[in-house]
Amino acid sequence: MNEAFEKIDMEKRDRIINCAFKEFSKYKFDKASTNNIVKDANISKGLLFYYFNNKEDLFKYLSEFCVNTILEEIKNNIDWNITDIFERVKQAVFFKMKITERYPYIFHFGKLLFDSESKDVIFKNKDLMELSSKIYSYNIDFTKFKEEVELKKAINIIRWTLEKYGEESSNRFKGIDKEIDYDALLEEINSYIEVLRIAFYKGEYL
Amino acid sequence: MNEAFEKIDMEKRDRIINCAFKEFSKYKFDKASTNNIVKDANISKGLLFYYFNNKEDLFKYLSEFCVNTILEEIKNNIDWNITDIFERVKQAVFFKMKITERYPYIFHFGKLLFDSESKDVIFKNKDLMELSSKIYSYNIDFTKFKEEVELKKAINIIRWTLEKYGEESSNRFKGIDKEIDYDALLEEINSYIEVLRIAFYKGEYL
DNA sequence: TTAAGAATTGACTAAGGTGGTCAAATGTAA
DNA sequence: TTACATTTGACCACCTTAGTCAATTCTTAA
Repeated sequence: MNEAFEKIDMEKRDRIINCAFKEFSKYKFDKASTNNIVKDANISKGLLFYYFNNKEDLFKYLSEFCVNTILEEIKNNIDWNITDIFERVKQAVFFKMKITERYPYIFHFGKLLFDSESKDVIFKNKDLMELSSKIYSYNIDFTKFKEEVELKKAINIIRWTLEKYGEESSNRFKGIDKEIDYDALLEEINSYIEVLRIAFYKGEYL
Repeated sequence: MNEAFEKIDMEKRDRIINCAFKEFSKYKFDKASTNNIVKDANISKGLLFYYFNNKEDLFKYLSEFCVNTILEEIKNNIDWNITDIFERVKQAVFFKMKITERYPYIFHFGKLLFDSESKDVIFKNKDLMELSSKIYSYNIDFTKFKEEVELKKAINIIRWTLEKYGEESSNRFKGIDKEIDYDALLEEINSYIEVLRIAFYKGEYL
């Protein structure tokens, strides 16, 4: 990556990053088209290859950018003293949403990294997996859970619910360019979290 | 579609269908390659276009095949007299698994249809959506649910849990050609269902 | 054994898309 | 005016694509 790319104005830089995220998450590496990216981002072909040596260089930059952006925003802003898992995930969801507002396709791209089979990508992605596991375990008070339910399974269900809610909302807004009401989404997610709380916590913690 | 295709031996027919399901669900319509399909299915280019007029014809055949196969297997085999939602979904999962054994990528392809924006595809897919909604509502006794939880949300969580479990297992086995132990999977799914039962049912129904 | 027809092959094509280059043009700042 | 950084888009060699078709092999029945 040419360091010139880091110096251009933010709007343009984000636009390029977002278009690239979009194209790669839609078509994976091989079938993603740099032609589409430059058309979508409204820059010339030459400029993209002035910023990045080649397609792979661009992809690697995006990979690092994706992981670092998510890691920094979440790791540094979450209150790790919170011991209630539902308050914890509420926070995580909130920060994810903030990231999504600025980089709408960053988590799609992250999922691509996640599912990828390429060795060097997997390595980078270990950090994201660690973060995810830390969110659901670090400093969490598990004694609040009903004893009859298997903890690991309950936690998976919580994680899956949030992931699927995210995916389905994201699908719902696909194609429509009406801007997304993130506050309303957040409120609905929180109400799902309340359902999960009732589902999994002992009576005295409700 | 050339009717000759319906007459060839089942093994070959299923092989072609499965390779096509795989390619299309991986790359969507535009970027899917008929060259890859014939290579993977071990047939000649000419033969594929002897069976199907063109790529679109193949895709449409697959769409109908996908919808019909799922509909027939599930609609006709589920015991619609069952009123317990968890017994209902256990059955649905079982039949889905039976379909997956024979057509490993059929639900990936179905998801592609689901997420597609093309009008004529959406039409066909209405049937699948209706089935899904019927599974989770027809003849179901909702009085067993805790009154504090919002029914619609609880049902979404159940559905999402099963879907995500499916996706994650399917990812786990991707690349590995060791044959899948469907009985073990089914057992684990059932244990997730038991967790959900504890989570959402009133005490007297456990 | 033969003949007719069905099934199957794979080399071939024209069209279009690919990642990447580069000389020229433009912008910027001193 | 100069020097340098940015930006453009026409251009290229290469590759893949969907689809064709004459030739071959297989099947069946007389």
